[in-house]
Amino acid sequence: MKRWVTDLKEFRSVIISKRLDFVDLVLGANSHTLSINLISVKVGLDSEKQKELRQFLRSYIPNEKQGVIQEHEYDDYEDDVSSDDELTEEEKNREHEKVLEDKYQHIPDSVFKRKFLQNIVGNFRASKGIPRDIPCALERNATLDFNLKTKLTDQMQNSPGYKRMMQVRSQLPVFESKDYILDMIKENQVVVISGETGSGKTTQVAQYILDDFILNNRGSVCHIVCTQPRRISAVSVAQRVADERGERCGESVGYQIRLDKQLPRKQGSILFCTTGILLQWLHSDPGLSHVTHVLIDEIHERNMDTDFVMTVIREVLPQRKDLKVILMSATLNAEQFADYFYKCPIITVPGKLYPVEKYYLEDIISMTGYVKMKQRKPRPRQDASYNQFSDMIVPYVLSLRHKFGEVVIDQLLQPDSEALNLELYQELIEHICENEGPGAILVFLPGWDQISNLCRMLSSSSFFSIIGVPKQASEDRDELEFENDEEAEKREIKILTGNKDRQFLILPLHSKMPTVNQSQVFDPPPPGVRKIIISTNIAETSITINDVVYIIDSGKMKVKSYDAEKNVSVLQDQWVSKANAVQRRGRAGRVQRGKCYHMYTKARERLFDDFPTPEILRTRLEELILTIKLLELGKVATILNRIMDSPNPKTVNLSLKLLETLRALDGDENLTPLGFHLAKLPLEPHIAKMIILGAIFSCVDPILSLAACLSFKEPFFMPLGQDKEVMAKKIIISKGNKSDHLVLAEAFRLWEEVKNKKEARKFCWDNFLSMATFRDLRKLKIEFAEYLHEMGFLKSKNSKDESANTNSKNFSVLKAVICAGLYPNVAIVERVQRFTLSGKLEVVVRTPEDGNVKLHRSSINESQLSFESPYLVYHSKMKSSHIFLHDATMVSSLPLILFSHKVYYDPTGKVIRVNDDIAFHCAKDLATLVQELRQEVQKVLDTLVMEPGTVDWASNDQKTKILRAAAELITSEDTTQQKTENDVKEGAKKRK
DNA sequence: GAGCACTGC
Repeated sequence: MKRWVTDLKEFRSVIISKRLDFVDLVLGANSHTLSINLISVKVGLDSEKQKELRQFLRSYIPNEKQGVIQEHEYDDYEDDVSSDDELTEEEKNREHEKVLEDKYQHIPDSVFKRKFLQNIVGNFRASKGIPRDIPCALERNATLDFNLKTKLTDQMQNSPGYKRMMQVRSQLPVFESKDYILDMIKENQVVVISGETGSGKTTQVAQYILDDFILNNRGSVCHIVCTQPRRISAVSVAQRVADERGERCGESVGYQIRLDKQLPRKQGSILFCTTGILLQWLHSDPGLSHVTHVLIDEIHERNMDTDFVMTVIREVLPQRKDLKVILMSATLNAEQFADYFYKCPIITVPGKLYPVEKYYLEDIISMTGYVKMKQRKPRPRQDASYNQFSDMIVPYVLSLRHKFGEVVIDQLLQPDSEALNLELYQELIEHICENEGPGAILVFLPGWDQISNLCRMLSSSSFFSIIGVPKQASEDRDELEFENDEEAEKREIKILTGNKDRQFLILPLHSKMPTVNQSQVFDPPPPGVRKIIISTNIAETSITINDVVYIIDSGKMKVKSYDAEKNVSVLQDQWVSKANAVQRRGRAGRVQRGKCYHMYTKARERLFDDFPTPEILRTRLEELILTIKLLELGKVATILNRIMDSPNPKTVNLSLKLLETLRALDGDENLTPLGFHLAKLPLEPHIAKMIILGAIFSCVDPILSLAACLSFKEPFFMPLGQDKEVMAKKIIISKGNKSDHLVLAEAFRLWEEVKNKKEARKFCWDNFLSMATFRDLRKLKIEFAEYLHEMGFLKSKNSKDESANTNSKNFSVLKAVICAGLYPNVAIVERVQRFTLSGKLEVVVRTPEDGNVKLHRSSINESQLSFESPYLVYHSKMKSSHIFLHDATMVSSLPLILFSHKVYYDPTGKVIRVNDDIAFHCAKDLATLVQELRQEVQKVLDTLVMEPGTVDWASNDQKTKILRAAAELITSEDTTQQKTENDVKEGAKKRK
C-alpha cells in the first residue's frame, strides 16, 4: 500500500488515522520514503526534517505502545506505485477515510477516540479487500527445544506411567493414522479429520503434532489451540490430555474458558478453549500470530461460533501462510467442510464404541404388545406432514407385513402412530425393567411438559410405587442441614418400587430443575436400584452419565428458530437430525454394550436431515454483526455471504435496522461510538446498553445482577410441580414492583447479603434459588464491572462501590434504566379479564408488532390484578403455543418519554407521542418542557458515550445536574411505587 | 385458556 504525501500536515493526518497499535516505521535507503504500516510516504524531506517527523510519531503514540515501534532501514525500498488507477483508488480511499474522521471531529482527542476511528477506518479498508501480512510471533528457542525433547524422550523411555498411558493411547482407532495425519498436515494448510465418538481424535491429534515438533527439535515454534463448543469439554479434555502426558494442566497443556483458565506455557504447548474465547482473541490479534495450529472440534454441530470462526480463519489463511488449520467433524458430510476450504483433503478415522442395538417403533410396538386405546379417529390433515406420512411411512409399514402381526401393522398405520405417546414410553420402560439386564435407562424427551408428565405417570403407576427418598443429596441439599424432613422430602426425587427386589430412582433432568447438579444423576445407584433418567437434550452432549445401558429416543427436540417474516423467535418441537440420533444412541455403549429404542419408524429416520439446521440460519444477528464490525471485516453482507450457509438477507436487514435504531450503527453500517462500546461487551446489545446506563445513572450493582441473569440464567429453580410455591416467593421478593427484572435484582441483593453466612443455604432453599447459579452469576457481574471500568464508565472495578450506587435502592430509577435498555420491547396492557368458566383472571396484552400476546406463567405479572401504568417492557418474547412475553417490568410514562428513540407532540390529541401506540396526555407547555429535558438528557448521554467518563452523582457540574433532575422527576412521577401492599396479598391469594 | 430446547464470550 503506497501513497505519496509531501506535506507534513497531511502526513500527520494520515498517521492519526492509522492503526497505531502496530507501528512499523521503515526508513528508505534513499532517505526519501518513510513507510508506516505498509503505507509508504515519499517525504522528500531532508534528514533533519525526517528526524522531526519521527519524533512527532513517537510523541503521538501512547506511552504504553512505545515498545512496539520498530524502526529499521530497508535497503531496497522501491517505489512500486505502478499505475495511476491505483493511485486514484487510494486517493478515493483517503477521501472516504477523511469523511469518517471529520464526522467525529467535534470529539476531543482521546485514547477512546483514536481506537474508535482506527476501527471504523479499518472496517472501511477491509471492505475494499486490503490484505495485511501477519507474521507468526513465536520465536525459535534452542534451549527450550532441547529441554522439551530431552524431557519427552526421557519420559518415553523411562516413565512407567507414561508407558502405561501410551499403551492405552495406542489402542485408540486414530493411532493407526498418526503418521498419515502428520504428513497431511505438513503438506496442506487445511485438513479435515472426520471420525465418530471414541476415535480419539479430540485428545490425540494435537498431541501428535506437538510431539512431532518436539522430537524434531522444533518444540518452541509450536503452539496449538484446540477449540471446543462447550466449557465442560474444554476443561475435561485438557485434564485428560495433561493426564496422558503425565502432567497437570498449566505445563504443556492448559485450558481457557470464560472466567476460568489454566494456561500452558506459550511455546511448545496445547491450549484447549471454547470457540468463543478464540473469537475474543481475534479482537486483539486478528492474525492469531501467537498460534501455529488451530484445531476446531465438533464443527458438524454447526454452532454459530464454529461457523463464524471458520469464515474468519479462511480469510486469515492467505495472510498467515504458516498457519495450519485442522477441522474435526463427525463422518456424515465431511465433504461439505472440505469444499468450503477449497477442497482440502479429508482424513477419516473409525470410531470405537461398544455395540448398541437399535430398535425402531415397529419393533417396540411388537415387543411390548402395546395397543393404543381406540379413540375417535382424528381427521387426517391434508398438510405436508400428513402427505409425508402417507407417501413415505405408509409404504414402508406395508412392506413390514411379512415380519410383524396385523395388530402391529394396524397400530403403525394410524396417522398419529409416531406422535409422542407417553403411555407407550411407560410400557417400554416396564418392558425393559422386566426383561432386560441391569443398567440405567435414559429417556430423551423434548421438554418440560413431557418430562413432568412422564414422571407423574410413572410415579402413579402400580408398577412403580413410592417407598422413600434416596440417601444421596443434591449439591444444594448437601450443604443444607435439614430440620424438616417433610419439607425435604417434598422437593426430592422419589425412589419407586414394585416389590422389595426391584427399586427405581426416577430422575427428571432439565436445565431449570434442581437435579442437574445432583450426584444422584452421575453416581451408580445403590445395589438393586435402577436409575431412570428422563431428560431433555441436555444429556445429549452436556451431561454424561456413564452407567447408561438403555436409551429411549423420542426423536424429537425443541428447536429455537427465528421467523424473519413475522420478526419473532419461535420455539417448537421438531424431528431430530440423523446426527442427533447417532449422538443419542452413543450415550449408551460408552462402557458396555447397550440398546437404543427409537420411538419412530425406520422409514422416518431416512427422512431426517443429516445435521441440525446451522444456528446461523435460526437466529437473530445483532451480536454477530457487531463482532464483524469490531473485527474490521468490512461490509456485513460481504462477510455473511462467505459463511458456509449464509443467513436470510431479510434477517440481516432486520438486524442491521435494529442496530441503527439502537444507534449502534450509522446509516453506512459504521459503528457509532455507542456501537463500539456495545460490540466490546459480551452481552446482547440491549443489555450492554442497559449496563452502561446503569453506570451513568449510578445504580450499577442491581443492573449488573439483572444483566447477568438475563444473559446467563436465572437463579430460580423450577422443581417439578411446585410452580405456585416458586411464584409466591417471587411475589414476596418483588416488594410490590410489577417487575420480573427487579425480582432478579432483589433476589441477588438478598443473597449477597447472606452469602457468607450460615443462613445462605436456608435462604436459597426457602426461595427456590440455586447457590451454584448465584456463584456463577457473581463471577459474571465481576467481569461486567471490569469491562465498564476498562471502558471508563466506572471509577472502580468493584460494582458495589458506593459512588456507583447512589440510586441503587431507588426502584423508579432502576425501572427507568431497565426501560432504556429494553426499549423498543414494549407491550401494552389492555385489560384484566375473567374467564367465565374457571373464573381465573387473565391479563390481556398486546405489542404493536404482534397484536395480542400473552404473559408467560413464569412472570409475576401474569397474576397481577391491576396495572397502574399500561406499559410493560420485556426482554424475551417467544412463540410456542402462543407468543409469550417471558419477563416484564411495568414502567410509567416518563422513562418511555426520556429513553425511547424519538418523541413528538401531537397537538390535535394534545398528547406527547412515543410512537403510534404509546402516547401520554400532556398540555403543550408541559410537553415542551419534557421534550427539552429529554433533549438535554440525551445530549449528556451522547457526550458520556463519546467521551467515556464517570459521573460523580454528588457534584454540581452541568451534566450531573441534568441527570439528577431526570432521576428526581422519574422518581416523583412513578406513582406505581405507592400501591402495593394490598396487591401483593391479593396476588398471592389468587395464586393459591 | 392452558408451560419454560441448549450452548457461549
